[in-house]
Amino acid sequence: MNLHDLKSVCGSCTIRELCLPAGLSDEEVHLLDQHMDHRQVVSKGDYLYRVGDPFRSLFAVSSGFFKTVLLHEDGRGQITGFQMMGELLGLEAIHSDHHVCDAIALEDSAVCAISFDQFEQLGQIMANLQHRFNKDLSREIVREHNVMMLLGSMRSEERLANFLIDLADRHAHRHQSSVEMTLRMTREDIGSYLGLKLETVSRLLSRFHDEGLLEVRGRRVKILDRNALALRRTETHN
Amino acid sequence: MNLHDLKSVCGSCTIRELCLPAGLSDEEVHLLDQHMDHRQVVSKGDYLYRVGDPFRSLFAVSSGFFKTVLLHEDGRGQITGFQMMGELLGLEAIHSDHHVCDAIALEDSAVCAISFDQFEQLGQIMANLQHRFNKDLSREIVREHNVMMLLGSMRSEERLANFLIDLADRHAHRHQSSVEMTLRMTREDIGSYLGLKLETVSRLLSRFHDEGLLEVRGRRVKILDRNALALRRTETHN
DNA sequence: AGGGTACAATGACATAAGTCAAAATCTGAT
DNA sequence: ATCAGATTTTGACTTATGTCATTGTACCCT
Repeated sequence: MNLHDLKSVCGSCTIRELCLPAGLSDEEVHLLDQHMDHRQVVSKGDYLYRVGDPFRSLFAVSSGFFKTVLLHEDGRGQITGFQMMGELLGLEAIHSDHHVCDAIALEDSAVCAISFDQFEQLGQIMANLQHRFNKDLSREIVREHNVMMLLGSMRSEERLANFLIDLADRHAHRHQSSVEMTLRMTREDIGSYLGLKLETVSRLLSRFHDEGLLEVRGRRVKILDRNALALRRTETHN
Repeated sequence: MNLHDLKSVCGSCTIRELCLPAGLSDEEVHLLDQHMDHRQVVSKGDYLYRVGDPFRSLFAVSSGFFKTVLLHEDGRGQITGFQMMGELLGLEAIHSDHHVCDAIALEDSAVCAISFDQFEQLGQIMANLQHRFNKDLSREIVREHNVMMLLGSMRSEERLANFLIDLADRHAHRHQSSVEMTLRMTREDIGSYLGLKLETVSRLLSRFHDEGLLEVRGRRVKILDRNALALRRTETHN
């Protein structure tokens, strides 16, 4: 039995309610299972897909952590998101039938692949699934709106505070500690996502640490004063 | 007969191929027409919808020009996009059944409203339409990725050059001049979208003007040297 | 266990873009 | 046509963040 090519089974999946099948009935999930593709392991540092790869499947993160990177011709890169358990990868590729960014595992991970052709067919006979999927696409648009707000209108401290609170909330939603977290990405990755340089991120973390909002030891972060941190997300935080 | 409440008819619409029905057969468009809601006029400065409004319809811009603005609690606002003829408004609202940004007409405009409930039903019986819509949602995600790149990794000059070229291309795609354009938005709007202050936008326009890339007279812009302008979009433009 | 490579922290300094202010221009209403 | 308010331009100055350089730390591989 090969871990790299295991059939996905949403029906018995522990994160079913965090993922694509959330809200579907047992029968519907069973139907979805019959159309699921394989399960796939991706080691830390490996690419799940790259710019230009033909688009065949959507991926649901089953375990682990990913980043998606948009590459600019002149070598610059922009991290457009970090994906954890239950989140979908590949939505950007539907438009052109090709992936337009790289997806890279930041720790040993596993994904469930969903053939998009089959998924669309299934959507035709399962209004619920299609509706959920429309919502997932819309949610991604909303998330990106919020990142635009962050990048376009916030100062560095606000950006980092938002980032940390968002990360904590996503952990909480997965029943993981939203107080102690280990960051899966480098300071440079955080900087890229937030439109800052790694030195700035490092300085801000030190500042939050010195001010007693966080305890930072390398990639281990402990949120000591969530309220105070949350206030730093906005201009008017006196 | 009231312009404010005219039945939409995609079948005879001049921008049919720029809009939602692009690529559909005549029969399919006919079916779509039967499910279209009303046509609606929006005067310059008016809101098509506001944050918190319940989501009932998607809107296709039939004529005119809109901006969408995301409001932050502390009063700051971020423009998340400018929409012209054939583009869809309201995609962000599917997720929560409520609009999460304001849509404001920047000139006298008209939109076609599409009841989303009916649209989803139609998608169930018309795979082509559903497929196109998935692509439209994905395209919006890609567009926002590119804005994130712009806001997160580019310098002010590059941002403005990108903005102008993008605008020109969208005009060209609509068979409008991509050389002479009149900007529908203020310098402040441009600045908000690009994460810059209006003074910076003004200075950059003056600079491009002085360098002979553009002719700028208020909101009339003429692109004199498209190639040179296109080069300014990237770091390595010596 | 040790040694090498990647990552992170910190200081000194540079600079792109922001801020504040004044003048110029445009626009729309009467 | 005229005026008032909105928008744009431009200048002088400030500042947040970037850049460069150094040292410190952690992690991975044999």
